[in-house]
Amino acid sequence: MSRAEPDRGTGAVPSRPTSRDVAGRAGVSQATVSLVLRDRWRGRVSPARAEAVRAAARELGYRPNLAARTLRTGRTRTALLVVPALTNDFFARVHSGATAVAAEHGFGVVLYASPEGVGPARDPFESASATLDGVIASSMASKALAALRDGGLPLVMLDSDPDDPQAAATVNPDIAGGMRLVTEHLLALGHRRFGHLAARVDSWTFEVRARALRDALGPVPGAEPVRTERASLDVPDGLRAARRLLTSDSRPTAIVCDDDILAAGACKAARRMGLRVPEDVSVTGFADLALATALEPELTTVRLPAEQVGAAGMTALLSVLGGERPGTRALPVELVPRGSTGPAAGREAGS
Amino acid sequence: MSRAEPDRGTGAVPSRPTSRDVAGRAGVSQATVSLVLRDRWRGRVSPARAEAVRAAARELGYRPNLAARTLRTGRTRTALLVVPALTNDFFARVHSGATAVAAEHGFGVVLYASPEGVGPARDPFESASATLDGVIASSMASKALAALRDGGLPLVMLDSDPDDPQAAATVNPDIAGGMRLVTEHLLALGHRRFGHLAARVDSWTFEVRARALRDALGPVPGAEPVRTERASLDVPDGLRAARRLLTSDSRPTAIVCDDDILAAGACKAARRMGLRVPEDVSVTGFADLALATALEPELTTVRLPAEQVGAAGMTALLSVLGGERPGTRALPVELVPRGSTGPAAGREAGS
DNA sequence: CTCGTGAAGTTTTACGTATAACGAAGAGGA
DNA sequence: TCCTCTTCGTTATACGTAAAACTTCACGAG
Repeated sequence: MSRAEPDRGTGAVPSRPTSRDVAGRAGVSQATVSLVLRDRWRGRVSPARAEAVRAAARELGYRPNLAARTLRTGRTRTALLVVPALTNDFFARVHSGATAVAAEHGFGVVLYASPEGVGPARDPFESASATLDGVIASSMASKALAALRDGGLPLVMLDSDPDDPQAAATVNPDIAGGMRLVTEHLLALGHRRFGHLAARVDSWTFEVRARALRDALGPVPGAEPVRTERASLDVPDGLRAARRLLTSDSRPTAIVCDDDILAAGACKAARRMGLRVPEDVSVTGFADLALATALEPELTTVRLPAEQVGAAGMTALLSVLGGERPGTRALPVELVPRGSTGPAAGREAGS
Repeated sequence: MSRAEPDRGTGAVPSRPTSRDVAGRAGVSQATVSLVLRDRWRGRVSPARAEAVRAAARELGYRPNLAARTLRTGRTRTALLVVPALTNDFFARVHSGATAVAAEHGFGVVLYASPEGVGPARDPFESASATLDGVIASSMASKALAALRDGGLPLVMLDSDPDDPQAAATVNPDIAGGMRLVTEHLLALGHRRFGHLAARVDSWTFEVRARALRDALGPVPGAEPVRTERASLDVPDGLRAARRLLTSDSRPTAIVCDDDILAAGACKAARRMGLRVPEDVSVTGFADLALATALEPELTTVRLPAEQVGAAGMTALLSVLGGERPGTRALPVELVPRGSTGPAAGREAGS
């Protein structure tokens, strides 16, 4: 009956249709298909033909070959998102926000989570294993930043110094404002002796936190100088640093932490030392991670709009790619008062 | 002096060198460059020439154009990793493991985190905005699974039914064994009245947990039937379900949870009801998330080798792409005894 | 001396798209 | 009538790589 047929049509593999297949079905040339499907047809193709092309594409289930498009245009429609670690769910949410915006514009996101161990294990660009149009990077991914700066790609920085000359744009949640809200909240509760559990991470965002805390406390009568301890961003180290704060001669009545993770360590330290939170010591976090409501008591913290940070970062990158200069975008934050803060214990004893 | 020079060489833009540029510098043809740089030159190019090509590539900083390669070969060297949500840091670690293995083989990973809200917001393939060679999917990403099955791509399932005919391979941590370890640990502490805080997620892995718990308890003399409550995988719902368990007439002395997140909810519920953990009730988790050591007391749990799961998944996918049939890969788990479990309180009262 | 064989290359082509360059046909003005 | 615009297309080409098909040469067997 039927011999081996090497020709197309009856062929074996139902391989993906190309723009030429669509052209054949619609009775036009491949060039016309390209024009119509990318919406560049106004004034160049009659509406009837355009509709016929779209119909043919729909019927065949045509999807443009991204590799061919990229080869032709030199644009990949792909952005690299660089974060310190995904295990911090703040960055998981940043990724989510960035991905959503990207998808709306036909962009993809590849993720580089900088290995926390020693040294930059891999080159961010190499490991992306994709050609890139631009980069969005958190200032906390310090390990990878150097490599990104001379990458020659448009760079959007998240939560970073707005005056960074390398960044084509910056997206910043209002960190200073958040720290001010926390401090005022604690001051209103009567606290005057503060400990600052700071992140030992070389990033602009943590410098801002420290400065904002000092500034908010400066003009307050009766406020004692802040005592600071540093810890890397994990619970055990936060616990150790908090213990140092709590065993000092004049124990603070409130510990302001640079991150919810450190606050979790502080709560643990307090409880292990037989101190109750918030009766004996108040603790505040920063970021409003999932962790904040898993603890008992729940953490009073500052909610950073993670998804919005990611979304705004991607939006900024897209406009940079479009030739604009979006500058700095500030995002509002919010105080979330919960169970880990209460009236100052030392109030009666203090004065 | 110098007029506008449109020709290449003196040209303005220092665009990326191509294999042709390398060929020119090494004094060979482009085809030879391709052969040498992909290590297909043995017996086709003399060692001296091969070395010259490599030197030229190095000097020019040549990097192959992935789009062109993909267009030519039809392979993208890109895999899609589908997970339910990255905010669960188990999957962040899976991603990390998968990415590491992928990078070793020049592969990239794009991530699809299924939106937790109602309905599958985006098509996984569409939103990947990349052509794919294969898919690795967690069985917990139920929303996205249907779309993946008829995608016609090689599929590796994580923590899923080994007999699934659609999956070209499966990678399974020893869930049943882990549940057995937990149960034996609690039995050794004298517990006989168990509550099971189960995940309300339609996934094979949770069926296995339930079955393993029943099986481990079945032959034990004096063990009462397990009482089960279900909750979606978040702390508040875990808290509610745990409260139902704890307010029942014959309160369990141990609550076995399907996940650390639920265990966090259980601890919170216990504390709010004035019960101490572990003195009044023991609680166990599953997975060993970062959360497990953030709580006080720390969670006794089963450590799932998240990075290994991701790495093995990628390894399996690579061998599927290489034409093999890797079948099912089992990974060992480990009991991590910590502070949330202790001797049964009802021991004296019970018998 | 001829022929086959293997090594060491080169030439050529195709992948699917975007876009510059090029018609053709009709309208309207001089 | 001829010439110039528009409108609506088509044709042809380039992007950078991989790989099949081809060339050239040297060497050894018959």
